[in-house]
Amino acid sequence: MQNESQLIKARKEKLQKLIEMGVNPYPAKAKRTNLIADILAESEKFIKEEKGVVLVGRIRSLRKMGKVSFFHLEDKSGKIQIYIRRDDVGENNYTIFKQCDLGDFVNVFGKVFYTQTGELSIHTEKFCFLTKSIRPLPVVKEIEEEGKKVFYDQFVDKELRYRKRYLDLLLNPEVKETFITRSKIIKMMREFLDNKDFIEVETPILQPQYGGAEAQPFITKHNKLDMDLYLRIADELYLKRLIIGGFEKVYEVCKDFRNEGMDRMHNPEFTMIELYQAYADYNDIMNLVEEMLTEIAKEISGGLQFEYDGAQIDMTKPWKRASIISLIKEYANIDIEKMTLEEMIDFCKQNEIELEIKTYGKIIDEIFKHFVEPNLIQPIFVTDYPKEISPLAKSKPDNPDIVERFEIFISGLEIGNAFTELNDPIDQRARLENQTEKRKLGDLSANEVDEDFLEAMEYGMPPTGGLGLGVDRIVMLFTNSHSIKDVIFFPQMRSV
RNA sequence: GGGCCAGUAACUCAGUCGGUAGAGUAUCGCCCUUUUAAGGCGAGAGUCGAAGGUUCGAAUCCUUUCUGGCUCACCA
Repeated sequence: MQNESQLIKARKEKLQKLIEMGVNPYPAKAKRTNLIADILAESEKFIKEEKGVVLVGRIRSLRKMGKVSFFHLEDKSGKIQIYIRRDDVGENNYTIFKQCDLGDFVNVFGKVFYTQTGELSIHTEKFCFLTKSIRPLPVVKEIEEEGKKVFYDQFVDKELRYRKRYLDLLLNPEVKETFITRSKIIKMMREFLDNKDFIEVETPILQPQYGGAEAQPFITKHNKLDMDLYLRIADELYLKRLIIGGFEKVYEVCKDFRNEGMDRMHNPEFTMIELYQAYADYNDIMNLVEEMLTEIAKEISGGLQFEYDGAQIDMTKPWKRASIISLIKEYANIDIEKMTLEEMIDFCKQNEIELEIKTYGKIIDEIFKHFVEPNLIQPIFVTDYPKEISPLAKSKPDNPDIVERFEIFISGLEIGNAFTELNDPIDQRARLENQTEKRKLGDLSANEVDEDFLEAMEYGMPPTGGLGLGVDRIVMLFTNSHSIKDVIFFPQMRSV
């Protein structure tokens, strides 16, 4: 792009001029005595003591005049105005300063004072380059009007924001806040679980056989071993091996990979927290996750009420708990338990619900998605799913077709999935073999039988409750983000 | 995969009925010693996402295509 090189050329010329003047534009060392926030917080003290301060940061606005200039310096803690006068720093140094552009990193030595217009500033005594930038940042101007920040020419192109996240972070301050919140949430989850004597573990991302969820995997290859490996779609089967191995409470913060569609709720790689607790069932897990998420809400949102996507969410305990069948009764006005398969298929036809697979479990799932899911705004545990769509969960004692499983929905987002884990090796083998049958019939999301996992279970797995939480979606909820792309630094994009 | 919308200067955007492209900011030059979307004067900067077509002539009309957004469906 010729025009771009025109802008870059101008900066490279300045760089050259600095070198000719004997200035190192990329020195190895920087000095700093204070964070900018320190000065903003205790400005009066700094002014009174007339103590020199040394600041580092990046030039974020620049007003050059003939013999005096102003710019704003930004470090991680904040922004402050810098005042620099030719007669204070000398002709030569002022010429050096004039080679500055927006985006350069500089070292400023000076004293704190107020300008005539009343803005706290640094009166520069000495000035050094730390990094000369040769590519111009997009121009965004910012002013404060009645206490509110108003932006001009804001950097809004979503594609550029996702592809060049470093620019998005620099130019849209709320983006940084979102990711700081993300970090806090994950930290709190770890602390919460650590305090309950869970231990954090790591299990393979590269797996010879994938499982633990219904999804298509990414396939890769180990050259020396000459074998195909899969990027994990879930951690479940390995974490259960650890329970078999004697750990009683384990969790993993895990990147999982699913080779399927992308939309505002799905990114090919995403973050889950999976946890397993021996001698617990799905009721215990419900209590655990309810406590964890309400604690996070208190900390992050400052209370149990907050807004998401235009709706007021109230996380006050206890959350509603209702079986999928009772919810269908409530919202679709039908009693699944008293209907035959034929009647259910008819019902779907009447309501224009398309069925690809006409089995009991699948139909219940479809009716639920159509009638119930859109109504689930407030936090709710949807419980007791059909066995057919839950091959790793234990059946209810009173109904072999229903399993002890729940999903958490908040504001229509499915943010968690949990069950009382199936620990009967004979039943587990039958269910996994049934999956293989489905796969042979063309269901690419169904898994192959993991013989090693079954063998492990044959040695004995204690009764266990397990949970998978969609971390990205939880972050979306607490940061009022509409798309998963807004809570992942570098979301997957097509190559250009 | 379907529907709708968008893509024009580094950024944000105009561009009428088809007549070979504009503004603000940014950049460059000059002036400017407390400015703050600094200001004044002047200058340069574009493969109009890409390809093909219609036309004397296309940013504009048609077709195809790429990228992104929103949304519906599906998977999770």
